[in-house]
Amino acid sequence: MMDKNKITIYDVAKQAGVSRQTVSRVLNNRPDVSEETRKRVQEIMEGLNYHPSAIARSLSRQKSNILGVVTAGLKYIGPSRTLNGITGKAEELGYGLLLKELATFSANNVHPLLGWFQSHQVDGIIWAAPEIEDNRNWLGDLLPEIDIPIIFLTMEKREDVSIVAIDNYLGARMATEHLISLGRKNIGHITGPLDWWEARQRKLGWEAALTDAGFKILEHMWAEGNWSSRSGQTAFTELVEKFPGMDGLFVGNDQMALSVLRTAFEQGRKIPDDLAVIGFDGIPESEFYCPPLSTVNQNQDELGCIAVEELVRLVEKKLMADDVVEPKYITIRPELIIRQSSQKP
Amino acid sequence: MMDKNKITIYDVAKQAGVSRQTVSRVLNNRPDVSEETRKRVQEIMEGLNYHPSAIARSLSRQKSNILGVVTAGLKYIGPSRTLNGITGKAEELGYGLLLKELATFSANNVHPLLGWFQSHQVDGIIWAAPEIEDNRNWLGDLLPEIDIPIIFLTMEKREDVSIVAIDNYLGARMATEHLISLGRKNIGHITGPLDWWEARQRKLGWEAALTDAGFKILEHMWAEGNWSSRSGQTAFTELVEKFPGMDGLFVGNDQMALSVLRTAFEQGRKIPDDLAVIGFDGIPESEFYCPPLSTVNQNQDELGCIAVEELVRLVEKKLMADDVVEPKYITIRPELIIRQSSQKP
DNA sequence: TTGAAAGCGCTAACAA
DNA sequence: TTGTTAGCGCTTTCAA
Repeated sequence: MMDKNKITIYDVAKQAGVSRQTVSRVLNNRPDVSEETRKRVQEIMEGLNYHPSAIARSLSRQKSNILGVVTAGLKYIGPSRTLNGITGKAEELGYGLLLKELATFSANNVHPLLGWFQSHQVDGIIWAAPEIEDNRNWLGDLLPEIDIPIIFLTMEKREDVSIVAIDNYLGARMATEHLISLGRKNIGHITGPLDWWEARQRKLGWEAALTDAGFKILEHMWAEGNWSSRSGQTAFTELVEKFPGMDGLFVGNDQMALSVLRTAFEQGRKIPDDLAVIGFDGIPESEFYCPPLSTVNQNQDELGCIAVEELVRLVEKKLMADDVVEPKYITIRPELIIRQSSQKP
Repeated sequence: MMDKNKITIYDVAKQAGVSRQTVSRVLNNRPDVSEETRKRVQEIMEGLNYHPSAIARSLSRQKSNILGVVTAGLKYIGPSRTLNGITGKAEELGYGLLLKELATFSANNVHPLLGWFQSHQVDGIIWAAPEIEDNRNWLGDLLPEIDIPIIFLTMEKREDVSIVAIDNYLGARMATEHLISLGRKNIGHITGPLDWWEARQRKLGWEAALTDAGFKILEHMWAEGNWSSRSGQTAFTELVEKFPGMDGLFVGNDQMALSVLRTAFEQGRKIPDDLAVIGFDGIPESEFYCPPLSTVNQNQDELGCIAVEELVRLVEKKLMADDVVEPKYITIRPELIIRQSSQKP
């Protein structure tokens, strides 16, 4: 349309025969414009195909209405389900999203990333990358430098930041207690990679449930995987060898459980009769595994939603110069889904 | 740190005893600054913890270095794998990403979305949402209004826009020809939802391969699913009923194939002996299905990468006022992965 | 109800 | 090599 020379507020003003100010008022739905003027200006905006520059507005308002999002491992289904929740809620609340995906899970380039967000004047930051090894170490150093509200997803509780987390520990307990309730006495565990906080939490939950039920935890009762189906196969093979009496198994995620089911089948182990299996995550396909997999569903969509809600609350509090922001630790309860792989005999 | 009053280029200039211009030069690594001055200015920037405002820069340069990304269905693995490719390449080329996810697959709110991107002065737009029904209808009307380079992913070829697409038709042909090469004579197909362009392409590929091999396509040889494992189950049940002689099956995606394998197993059908099965997508888990699933791998990561590369090329061409932009249709060749579900007897 | 002036933080163009 | 001037497009005073 027209020339490519951008239509600005000035062009609208000129054509409407009013000041830029008035146009600005119309733009922002201010009450102090006569209906007549407002109409005229609006029509001219339409006619000119005018699009106010969000950039200029951000600059002068010192508020961008953009949130920064840090993810990692988008190619896996978990992070993207969370992102899905984030996009939905952000849209609903009128915020745009500036997305950065970490190339690796480690924390080597956090500083420039935060700097970049700062440059772009994001109003808040959602840190949706998983906590692994020491990749939260930067918090102590860098956090004080950042004057932007941040919310973290699914990490260890700490007092200085707000966090929304799925209760992995509880989920693992629920899974294990379920196996116990089935009368299983030898319950093993295939963990995720133990440098992941989530994997450790799940392991702790498994241990706690067993301990509370009077069982002992021994080294031969678990093996470590890395979330992938392939690693699940390896870990399961290792486990059946060192824990032959195993009659129940809590697997750290559904992908690994998939190959547990297959390997068990190949070995002639009946599920659930010989071995009751439960996974973690609740991916849709798990219902169609062979046999259908019991699992602990984590609502990652909701996780993203809540994170945005809470972050926006922080952002708006900050606008009010309301500086007393108590960091919160919000927890989401996972949900047990019982299917055939852990059915009562 | 310090007061929250933002440190600006002005503060740096004052403290360094130079003009803002000089600071700006240092910022942009211009050659025309003495090494001495540059050093001093840089140190002061460090000391002040100065972060240049990307917003102000965008405003004055009239270039944001941000690309807009439109996705849909992020909770499914395909779109997020593509997004993963996009983030990686954008990072590499120095572009940020403003992300919008469509709440529905339909095209009802394209106009405001484009307006929003325009407001934010994105340098280019990647349309990564699938083509469904008539949700590309807006192109004719709205495209001329947009002065921003756009690239579309995986949609029907057209002359007026640049497109990067996985060759679904070819992939389906390859899959079907593979089944034919196994000596199968009765090859069925479970389609995706046929309002999706991709699903239609796969069906066309299946038809073409059969026709070329001298087979007739009949209505009872295929059934429609909706990508979900559940729908795969339903479609398969329907199909075995109306096409009892079926000895080969091309399934529109791996999730649906999962439940085909299971249902076949429950019905006592041997795979691949009684029925050779091949899926589409190449999701990692398919290797661990029971039996391991042959599939057509589509490299969605690469799709995202190429889209960004091509878009950036368009963006830079436009900067050069090089207006002769021939829209391209770039095609990515999928890759056949043969596993046990379609092994030679 | 409207307008004028100043400024948000930076860069481009020109001068020195 | 450095500085000056004039914007980029909008909003926030304050005044009319």
